[in-house]
Amino acid sequence: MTAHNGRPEQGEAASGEAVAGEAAAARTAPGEAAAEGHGRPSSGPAPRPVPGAARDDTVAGVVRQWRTVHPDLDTGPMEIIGRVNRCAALLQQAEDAPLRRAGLSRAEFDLLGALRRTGHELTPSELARETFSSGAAVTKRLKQLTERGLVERRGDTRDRRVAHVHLTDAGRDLVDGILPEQLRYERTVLAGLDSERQDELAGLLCMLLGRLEGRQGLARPAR
Amino acid sequence: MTAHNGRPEQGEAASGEAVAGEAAAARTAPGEAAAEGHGRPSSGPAPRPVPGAARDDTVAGVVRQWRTVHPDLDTGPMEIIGRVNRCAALLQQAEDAPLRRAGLSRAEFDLLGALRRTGHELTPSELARETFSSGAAVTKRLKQLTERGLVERRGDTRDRRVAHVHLTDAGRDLVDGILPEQLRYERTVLAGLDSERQDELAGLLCMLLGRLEGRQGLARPAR
DNA sequence: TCGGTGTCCTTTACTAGTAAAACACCTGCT
DNA sequence: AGCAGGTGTTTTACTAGTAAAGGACACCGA
Repeated sequence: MTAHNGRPEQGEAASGEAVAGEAAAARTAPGEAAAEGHGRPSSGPAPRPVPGAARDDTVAGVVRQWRTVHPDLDTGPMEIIGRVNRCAALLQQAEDAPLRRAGLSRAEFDLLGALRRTGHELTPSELARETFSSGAAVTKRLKQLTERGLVERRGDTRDRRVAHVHLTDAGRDLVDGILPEQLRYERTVLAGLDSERQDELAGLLCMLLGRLEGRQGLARPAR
Repeated sequence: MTAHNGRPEQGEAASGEAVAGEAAAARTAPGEAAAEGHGRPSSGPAPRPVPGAARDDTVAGVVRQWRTVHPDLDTGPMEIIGRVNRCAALLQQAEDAPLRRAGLSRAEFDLLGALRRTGHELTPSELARETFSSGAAVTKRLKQLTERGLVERRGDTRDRRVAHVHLTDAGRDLVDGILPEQLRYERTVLAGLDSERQDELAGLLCMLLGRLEGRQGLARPAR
């Protein structure tokens, strides 16, 4: 809402991620830059994503720092998890720009998108599931989106606890209008990787995500 | 802070991500599950991360839905960006568990971690940079961490606007105590991928992150 | 030396999310 | 029928972040 100019804006990243601790924070901020001196040269054009060589990113710097302090620890996981988190943070920050131009937050777009792609009405709890957010959050968003005329709700005739939400024509048009723009932008972002590598990356992420989503298996960490 | 029981808690993901719109939200929530019917079987054990084949994750389902509704759009970017976001959300949710056991939020740990890995004092603004958060957020966190005796501050003698923050012994011990546990947990999470694939993934993410961090280059989306 | 300008940090006002309690309603059991 | 218990949704109270304004201070140039 504030920085809808799309520019990363230097140090005010909305949500950091991070390698600071090395895990990853999708919502807050990590700390991973300042690896070398402390604080990048700032003027240097930053290593180019030379197709082929994996260049030096902020995560690499952070990992280096940790290795110096704790040479005995295997910092391997940071290289993946830190990067996933950092990528997510930057993507979010940058990606939201096209949405904001349309006056939507990502969360709102996700909700509308869920309705659009399923093609049918959804109840608030289904939306919460689809959208990976709490029911309370869905309630709030629905309120706003309804006021803006993008969705409508009707009560279930059988079970009066239940509501059914559907897109209005305006809502559908909005989603359909934004989506191609979003995809176009995303292609730009991914352009640093050739299409073969993109497939590779998608496949690997799919495996990782599969593991993460396999509810059990990760629930209880080290413990 | 609230759910320090570590259990992912089903549908109350802290920050969703997502493929709903397809971009990715590190802070809110997306919508990508419910691809097939709508809403996963819920009882089904969810596809196992069979080592080798890229299984079917929630993102794949969402992408399928979009392709059905908009067969003309190239949904390729979603396969990567959606997964990055979703992974970040799940990692965060799960990973925070070990931290919470220690009574820290990720943001707090990131801050402490930045101090620990750089090995020297940092000013609040340096911490903000390291941590990818706003100065105001750092101020708040420092206040809390100081009260808890994990960090201390001293004023700069030359420039009285500046403060220097350093870890107390307790702070350092806390970080050093948590870090190995975090890494151990992360290795568990990544165990689904053999080490060769992990290297591959780290390399690809590094390229992507490089592109994202190369400030210019992505600033102006499609536009 | 003194004012303008910029920097560092904090404060203020506000937003968007969560967890848990509260509601309203269904459903199955007795 | 009537109630116990469960489910779908909303409400409440609160948290943690942001942006922007504010205060203190340094530094430069006249």
